Amino acid sequence: MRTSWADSVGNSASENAAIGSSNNNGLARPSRPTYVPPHLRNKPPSADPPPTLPSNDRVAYNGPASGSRWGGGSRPDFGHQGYSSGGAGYGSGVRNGGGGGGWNNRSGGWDRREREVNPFGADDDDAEQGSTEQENTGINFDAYEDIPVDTSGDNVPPQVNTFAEIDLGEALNANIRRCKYVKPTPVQRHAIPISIAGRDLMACAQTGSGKTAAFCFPIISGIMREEYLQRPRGARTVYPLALILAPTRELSSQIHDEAKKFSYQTGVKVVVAYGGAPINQQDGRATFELVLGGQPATLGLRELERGVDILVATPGRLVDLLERARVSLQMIRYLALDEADRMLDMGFEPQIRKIVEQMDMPPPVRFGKTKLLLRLASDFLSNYIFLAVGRVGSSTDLIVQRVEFVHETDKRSHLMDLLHAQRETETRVKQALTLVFVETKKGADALEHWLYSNGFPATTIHGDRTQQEREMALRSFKSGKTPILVATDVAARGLDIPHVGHVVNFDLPNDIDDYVHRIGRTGRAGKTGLATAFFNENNLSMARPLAELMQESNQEVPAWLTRYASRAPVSGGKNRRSGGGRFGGRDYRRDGSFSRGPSTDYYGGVNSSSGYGVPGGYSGGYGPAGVTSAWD
DNA sequence: AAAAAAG
Repeated sequence: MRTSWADSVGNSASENAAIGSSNNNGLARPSRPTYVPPHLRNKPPSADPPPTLPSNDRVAYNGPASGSRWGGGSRPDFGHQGYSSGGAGYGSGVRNGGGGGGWNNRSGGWDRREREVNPFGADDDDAEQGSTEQENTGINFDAYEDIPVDTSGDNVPPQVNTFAEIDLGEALNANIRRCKYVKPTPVQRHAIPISIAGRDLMACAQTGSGKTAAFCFPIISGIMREEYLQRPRGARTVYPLALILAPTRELSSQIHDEAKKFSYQTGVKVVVAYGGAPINQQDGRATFELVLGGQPATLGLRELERGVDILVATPGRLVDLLERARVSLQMIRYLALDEADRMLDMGFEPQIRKIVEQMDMPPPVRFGKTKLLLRLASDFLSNYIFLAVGRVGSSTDLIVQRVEFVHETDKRSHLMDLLHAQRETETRVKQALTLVFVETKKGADALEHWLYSNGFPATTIHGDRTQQEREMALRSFKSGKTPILVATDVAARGLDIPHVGHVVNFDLPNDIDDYVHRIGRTGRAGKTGLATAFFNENNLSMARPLAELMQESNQEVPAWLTRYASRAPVSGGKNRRSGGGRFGGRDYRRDGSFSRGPSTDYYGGVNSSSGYGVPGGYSGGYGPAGVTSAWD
């Protein structure tokens, strides 16, 4: 179900405010950030140690008090008058410790900025405006316009309708122009001001809805404001300020690439860390990348040692780095969990817990047996705002879904028929990409081999392949060299592959969530797509949820599927989607069915008269309240 | 049962 687009973005700023006092009461941390007054900023630290700011030093991000480094000189359409907090005047561009003193880990400052590889390549128009129109992006913005958005929580900051309304900083604004983002998508309109206000947020939105930018912009902007933060500099330990976790290596890589674009020439350094090769051999870039060229796919320790502001990682590798004390999370102020519910599904919870425990965040609220995502939210987020964004194209039906009854033994020939038909209709030079999902890694290899030997250029991606093979396969698919990709669920979530015209569920998943994610690989960025599913007697448990889903999205449901669905027992469990269908999830606090922990304050608003800021309540047409959640 | 993620 759509709930699994869930992402949690925890902006730790507000929480740090909460624990500030307790730190003052004796819980001395060796690595408190230190305020550097403007007149001392270019001095080496040893010469004149800056005074330590008291407990509220980390609240700086919270609102106007942080001052604006971008007061003037902005371009008229993106500029913002700023808060003009006169005296503060953190001079933009002032960097400390250009390599020598090590005030923070962003060594190099302006120097490095100039050396930075331009991720926008030849297309870069140097962020000049006017020359860019939205048709260049290939994004069908109209498809975004009527997406319903639902927010709940205390004092939800109002949405913004333009990037110009938000004071993100000139360097970031320039990158937004380079990306040709004309106006914020719905999730961005809501999530950015929430995050900028220092509030915790749980957002459920489809990948491809601009979600990555939604959590990256506030992080980058916030870090740019906090350059005066001193980070300890151990010989080998780095202290990132933001952490973004993702469930698969490819997704981390994709997020890293995007974050890199957004932070170009901001002085904010983004590094990605994931498994697939021994990190000691990764000297700045993986060996295969040296062979193939291109951007470094994964970091080496040396690269990491040069400092990092935003660390993008898969949980396994990060735990490894933590155990080796190469990374410390004591300075983390922003945490984003991409595909949060998926990571929990996949059994990452112990690792995530271990990771989060190392951060300077408030102690977790203890819960008994509660819903997984609620537990996550309660432990990691504080008085958060819940944001649910409807599917892109939820009303325009950008994905045409078909189900066909295909016996197990007929699947291959049936797939062949589909591919042949596709070949004939596509007279274009470049064939639309076809993504074929299977259940097992073995099955993926077998099908790929069979396709290949039958004249269809195919490749495969799954967890038994080396990271080198995985990335090669993805590149080959994206480039159209092998326009058929056979994949396991490793590719089901989050991956943004343009031009996927057809998703085939060769083997249906056992979970309707996974189905929704898989078909979401097509119909992206407002484009239309086709999704074909092979259904047979092995998929009986999926009949009902599939039929319901298709009905909700105005698809033609074959009569035979409806019959299977009506025969199937009403499942209350895993396959059951929570009601409504328009949104990616729901706010658990509304259920009122969980036992609250001792610290009721975390849920300020649950019982308070201020309510959730949505007059009329949740059931305002967006689905029945109190439905069982698939997150159970 | 299978998928993912540390080696």
